[in-house]
Amino acid sequence: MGDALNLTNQHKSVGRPREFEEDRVLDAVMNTFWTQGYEGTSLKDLCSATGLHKGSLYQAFGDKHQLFLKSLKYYMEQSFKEVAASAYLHDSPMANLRSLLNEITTKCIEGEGCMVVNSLVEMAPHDQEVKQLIDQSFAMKQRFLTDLIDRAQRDGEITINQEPDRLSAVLMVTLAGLAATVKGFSNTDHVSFVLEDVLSSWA
Amino acid sequence: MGDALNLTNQHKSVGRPREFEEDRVLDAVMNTFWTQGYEGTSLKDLCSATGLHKGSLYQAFGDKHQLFLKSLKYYMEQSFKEVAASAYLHDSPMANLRSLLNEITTKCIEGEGCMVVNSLVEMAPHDQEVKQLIDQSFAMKQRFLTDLIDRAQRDGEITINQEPDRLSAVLMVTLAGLAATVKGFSNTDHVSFVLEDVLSSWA
DNA sequence: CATATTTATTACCAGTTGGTAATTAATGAT
DNA sequence: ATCATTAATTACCAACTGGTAATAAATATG
Repeated sequence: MGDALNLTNQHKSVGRPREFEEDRVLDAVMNTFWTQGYEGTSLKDLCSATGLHKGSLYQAFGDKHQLFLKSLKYYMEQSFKEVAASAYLHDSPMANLRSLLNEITTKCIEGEGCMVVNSLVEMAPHDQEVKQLIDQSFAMKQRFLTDLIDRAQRDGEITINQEPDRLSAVLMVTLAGLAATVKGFSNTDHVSFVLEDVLSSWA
Repeated sequence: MGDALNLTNQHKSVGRPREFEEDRVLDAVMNTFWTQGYEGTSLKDLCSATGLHKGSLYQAFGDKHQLFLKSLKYYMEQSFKEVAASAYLHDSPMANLRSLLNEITTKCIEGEGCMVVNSLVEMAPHDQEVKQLIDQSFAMKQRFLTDLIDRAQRDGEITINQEPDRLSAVLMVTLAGLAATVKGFSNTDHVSFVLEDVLSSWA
């Protein structure tokens, strides 16, 4: 205690050092929960996905539920980072909105869905902690969209006469629908245009 | 064998008669899977929901997976019946479309989601039978919407220049999104207007 | 080297899981 | 009354569940 120098936890602490990188494990856990759901994933699944024994998982991350919460947080951070950048590529807010939605759509189709939407459907109704986490994520993303829409309206690129936060709500719902729908189609040509169409209907 | 008269299976067959109505059991099973998901529901849950012993469930409906498929089919039939009627109340196709979407939205909020969307998210990626069932349901519902949209366009109530089946795809995705989103909100005022807004943006 | 500390591994646990077999009860047919 | 048939009930099963405790290995400190 008292070693204020070591801010990067590069195993300067006493005791046997960790043999795994926390983020790599969290990534494997995330992918397992993402594709199989919470109830559909057993500790054995998580062990074979991470290469760790369950004892190690418990010591490092807590029980199954805590581990899930951490992997969900991890997903929300990562996916937001991956996607937010495409909202700053152009000068026009509308172009930024368009490329953002395109990026999300692409990622959603490639990744065969969205872990937040999965968790929302499976867990939110009976898991307060998950619900709260998702609520935060939704609120933040919607503010992000509302802001873009508001600016696009001021610039006259969106002419429809509707409040920005109502329009962003439409986008949020449509995005959730995309994440769900994608899971049922082999051919995704039937849904890839949906966000573009919604946007262009705001002319 | 050979008693072609008994078409209503009112236990005219030999052997001990059933003590339960198949539809009442299927209804209880449906509600349990609906609220808890497939993996989240155990046979014990189904037994306490139906009042039957698992032996009886197996004999009458097959194993857990078959039972799920039957309850999902039951849900799709029932929910479609409940809702389709509101598409024939008015003369104008647009008014019919509007009241249909309103009805679906209301039912979706009241029922806290949609079993088809739940199953789509949880099971479709790794369960071919469920996927196929949902595919059928989606195709049928979309044809239903496409038809209404097509007529509303011919009547000039929808002026947006877009193919009917593309517009109906937008509605389908938005409806799926509604079913998912509803599960995360205590106050549903934030989403209840979404379908109306999409529709009214088609002028 | 000895010790304290942390991690990794193994062994273990009670409860639950989906599924089956055996038994008992209720009916129609002969 | 007996029998075949179907259903309800009970008992049973191996496999797996999430979770814990005991032990062994690896490091820093002294």
